[in-house]
Amino acid sequence: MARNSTDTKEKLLDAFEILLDEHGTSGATLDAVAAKAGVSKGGLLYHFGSKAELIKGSLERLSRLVDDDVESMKSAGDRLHLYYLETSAEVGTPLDRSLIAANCLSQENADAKNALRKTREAWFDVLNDHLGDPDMAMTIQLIGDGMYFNQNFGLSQDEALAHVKNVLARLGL
Amino acid sequence: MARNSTDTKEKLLDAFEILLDEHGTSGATLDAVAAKAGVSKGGLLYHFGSKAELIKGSLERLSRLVDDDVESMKSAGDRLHLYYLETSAEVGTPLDRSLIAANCLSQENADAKNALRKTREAWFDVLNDHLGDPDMAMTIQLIGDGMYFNQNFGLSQDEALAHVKNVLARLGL
DNA sequence: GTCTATATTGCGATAGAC
DNA sequence: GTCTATCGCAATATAGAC
Repeated sequence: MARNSTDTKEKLLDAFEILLDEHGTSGATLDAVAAKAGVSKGGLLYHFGSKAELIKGSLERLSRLVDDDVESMKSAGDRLHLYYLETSAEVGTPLDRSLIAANCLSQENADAKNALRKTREAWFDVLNDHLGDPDMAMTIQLIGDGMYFNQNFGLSQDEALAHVKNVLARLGL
Repeated sequence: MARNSTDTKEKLLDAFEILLDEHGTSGATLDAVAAKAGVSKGGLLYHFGSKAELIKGSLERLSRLVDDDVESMKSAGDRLHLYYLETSAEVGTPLDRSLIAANCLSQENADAKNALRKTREAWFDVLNDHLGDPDMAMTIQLIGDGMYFNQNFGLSQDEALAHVKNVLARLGL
């Protein structure tokens, strides 16, 4: 049993995002989310009064995770662009899970589309500040998008990352 | 009024894919597909006996469009990799529409996931045969995936393509 | 704060007329 | 080959007990 409201809300958001990732929008019903979080549907609706609020809660948490990630990138120093690509290939982190969930939602939700657009802009700015080269910043971001996109249908990105690093080496990166 | 069964089936697949692209899986109901194609729900279900068959029909058509596209790529000669990236940035073609639809479906449909995986394998093989360089083939494919991914939330890919071409020029491509 | 029960709507699918 | 009418079910949301 959750000790306070915040814990239960986090558990509900976790369940919502996992169900989105694994079964898509149609699998993330209020019944399924409540069951996965270990509460009843009435319990869920006490914390998030409607499905729209659940979506809003997920996108707000994504925004916080992205802010944290941007700070982590800045801490990577010279390896910033490599850190970006390595984390693009990562699976199963809270940020990754939230991003996949937002991508699912973006199919039919304008707020989710906007959240993803803003996320990309934040990452591009950091990459571009670091590299001082919009051509390379855009190219690296697209490669990261590509690796992220491919997770969707279960392709391992370790091999992809190795290929990309060979190409970056030819470019002096 | 359609002159034959084939025309009506194509119109239904068009309507299905347009609704998937514009409103996601939850927007592509049988009622909505039938209405957009200008027939009744009963009329739709005469041609496709269930939603599963409608999905199957869409994925089969995608497979044919991909086969055609692979032939077009091979006809592009030395520019094959550039042709690939330029068409990755394209919006509104029958192939593009079918791909976006399959991506929507892949969220909750294993067949759609497999169709997209097979599509990527076919494109990688063509790129790799042409370039004779798995590192570059994979990198270019990821960039194409990235541009495709970004269409989803309404970003123009013309600028992205220009940046990428500048980087490819540094690599002698 | 969490529960059960229920109202309401909308979807996929069937039946049968034309 | 296309239609209308309808059944059964699942999903969101509400009401009210504990």
